[in-house]
Amino acid sequence: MRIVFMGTPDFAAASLERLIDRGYEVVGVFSQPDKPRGRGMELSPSPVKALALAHDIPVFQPVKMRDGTALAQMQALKPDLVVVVAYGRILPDELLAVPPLGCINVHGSLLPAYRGSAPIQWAVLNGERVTGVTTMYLASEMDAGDTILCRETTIGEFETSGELFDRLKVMGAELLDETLQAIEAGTAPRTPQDHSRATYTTQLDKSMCPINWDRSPREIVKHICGLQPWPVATTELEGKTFRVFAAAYTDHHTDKAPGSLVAAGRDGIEFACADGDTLLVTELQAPGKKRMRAGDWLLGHPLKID
RNA sequence: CGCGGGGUAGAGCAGUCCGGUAGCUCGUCGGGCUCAUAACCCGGAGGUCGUAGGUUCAAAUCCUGCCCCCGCAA
Repeated sequence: MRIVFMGTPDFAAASLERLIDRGYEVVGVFSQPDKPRGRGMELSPSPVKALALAHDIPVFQPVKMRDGTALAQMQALKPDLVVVVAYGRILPDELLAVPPLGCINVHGSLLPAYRGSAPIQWAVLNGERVTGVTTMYLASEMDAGDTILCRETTIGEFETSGELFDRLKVMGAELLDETLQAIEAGTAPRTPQDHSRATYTTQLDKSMCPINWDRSPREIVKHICGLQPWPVATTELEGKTFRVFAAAYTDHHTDKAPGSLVAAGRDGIEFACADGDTLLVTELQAPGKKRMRAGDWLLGHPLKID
């Protein structure tokens, strides 16, 4: 079975790597064009491209999806099946129509929930206790195609999006393998989604970073965890914007207004939240500094508690 | 050459502008006090000030090259 793989970030590379390891016939890889990344803005290839090159698989990086170039490249590869994982582009219908066995996708949620571009982060942000990965056939509408297989997992109370990402990319790769085996065996289920239960996610951006201390401790913890590794929750301290990486629950109560400093010590910095509850910030990052335990930061920066 | 912040004791920082004895908090080691301690008191150890040169009577501090860390940008 000739397979063309389309993907870009680390999450997708995990699936591609599994296909290669399992000996699937990956005849070509599509990935987003190289972009300037990192300090120095050096042009660098995507994780998927780097992996493909390391295995001598032809790589295609069409800039536009609808000018015919991508279609011609895809047709020339004569794929039986196309696997799309976090490619980063909407594929036009004529491209979806190329492979006789269709185009399948690995998505980081239990569809029809969390359709869209940041399902994993939003599952954490919303405080979900269960999420998962789903394989499906691509349809014209985003993440709305018939599902094939899915697998659930519970989200840890303090699990960050990055940590969940790392787990789900492995689960996704395994589920993709199972899905492909089922397709080859002709036993793959095909279940239409209940579109009435669909929910949608938006991309994250820095405007959502500031912590809203009017919320409950758990909501704030989920905010902190959900925004890691990017764009990272923030809060103001001594007039500067600090990034907040970790916090712990307390059994303390306070009369102070949400956002007030309640205490600062070796274990961290305690803030007032909603309903008189407090939250202990245990790990933070000052501007220009590296991430550190809040107690360490306090050693060089005594805080006044009102 | 994309922009900016930073590298000083095990940890977190001050000192650098204006060159002149290496400083603070914590930890650590020893002693004391206490029913008790993440408490308090006394004492000690621990630093080629990222690195290589230069200027100077004298460099953490001024000048130049290089290395590393961080944020913006993605």
